Amino acid sequence: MLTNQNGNNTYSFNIDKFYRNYLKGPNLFRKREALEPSFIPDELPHRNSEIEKIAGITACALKGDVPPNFLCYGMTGTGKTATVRYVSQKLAQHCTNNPPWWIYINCTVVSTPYRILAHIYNTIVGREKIPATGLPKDVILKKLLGLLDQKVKNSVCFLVLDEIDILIEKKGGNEILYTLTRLNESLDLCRTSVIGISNKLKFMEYLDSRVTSNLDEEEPIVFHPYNANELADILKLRAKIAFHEGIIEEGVIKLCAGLAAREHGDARKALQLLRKAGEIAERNQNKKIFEKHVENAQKDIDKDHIVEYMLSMPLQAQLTLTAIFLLSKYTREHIITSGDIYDVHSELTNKVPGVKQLTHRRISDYINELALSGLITANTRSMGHYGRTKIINLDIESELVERVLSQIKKIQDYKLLNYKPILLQTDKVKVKNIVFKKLI
DNA sequence: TATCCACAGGAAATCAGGGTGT
DNA sequence: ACACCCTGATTTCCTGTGGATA
Repeated sequence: MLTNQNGNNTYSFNIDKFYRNYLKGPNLFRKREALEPSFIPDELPHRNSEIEKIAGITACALKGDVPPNFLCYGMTGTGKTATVRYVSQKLAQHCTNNPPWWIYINCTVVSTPYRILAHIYNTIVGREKIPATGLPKDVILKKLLGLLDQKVKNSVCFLVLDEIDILIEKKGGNEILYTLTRLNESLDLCRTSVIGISNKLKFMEYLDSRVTSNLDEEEPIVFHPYNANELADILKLRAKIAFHEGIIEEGVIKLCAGLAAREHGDARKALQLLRKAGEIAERNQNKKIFEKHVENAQKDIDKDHIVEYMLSMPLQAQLTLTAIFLLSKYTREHIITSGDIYDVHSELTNKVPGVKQLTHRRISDYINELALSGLITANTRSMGHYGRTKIINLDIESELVERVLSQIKKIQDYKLLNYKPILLQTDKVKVKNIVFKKLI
């Protein structure tokens, strides 16, 4: 949450009293983890056909055969990862000897060819044997092949690539997928199988044809979004584990399910809402969870996302946002173009020692990223003889932006929010030559 | 109707910072 | 010390473009 580091807030928070009250207050949770996305319950409602398909494809591992590579598609929160994990647990229970290895790779975190190979290696060894950088890729691949034959002897190693679509957006993505799907050709005593999990249905179109044929050995498994009723079933099941009995008021589950169903049936979102509602109720010393807690949870989650995102951006992106903020604050009556943002950003970087001025090209990318995250909108518009540019609007409350930006060390230290862009010369179509002037 | 602005955005190159083995 | 590797951020170079204006 937001803290005021300037020391000019009007009241002081009594943390000791808060903790004492918190401990004295009601305890609603029995097992909070049950609402985490990583929790795998004993049953997965409304995923029977998917479980059946995956179980069918992977079953041959029980008899020592090589399962084919396959893909799982579906939007976020449709239970792809959970279903794969669920099946893997069940499969392990039925293995008498040589249980298969399951290596999960989240491609948003482990996103380069080198790191994927290193991650697989390190997971099998159980410690950080391969450094984060430094070795040639082919050396690691050789080491990995040796390790697989030695450690996964006479068994199968499933490589689960979560968010596999991230990979191919990057260079080298196709190559590593090709390598991973053909590991078996270089292995003697062990077999591997790749399971790709993707949020994007169109992902296959961007794949190299060599990779497509390797990954397409089975019909892809499509996970449809949950509807509100299905989400409610999931929530009921989890709530039973997560909370003590009788503390959820009528309508709470339905509300969570309804809100999440609106967001393409995202179960993760539904669980998050319920957990947050529980936390809010607990913090307010309530003995039950009411609908109002869910409504507050919804607001909190939205805001938390935005704040967290802004604080985690690289400094240059934060400065770009600062430029947009200042422009929208002080030049309300004029449109903001990417050129303006570039000018103001350059001025800002001049004020901060050790921060480089960037090129138009780079700023253009930052603008796109900010637009993608929903903080701003950017629409390309042609203005005839005045060129083609993007018209940028701040899309969230400017007070919130200001509050968050003011917490960022460099912006605070160099008082960047106290600067004001002024117009040197006004054109009838757009504002040109915005120049910075210090405020008193 | 041709022109031309102010960029958009793709591709490849470069740089710095992390590392390696010899 | 040296040659070399990998990555992520950024620059350089480039071609493309919608539509008001001359």
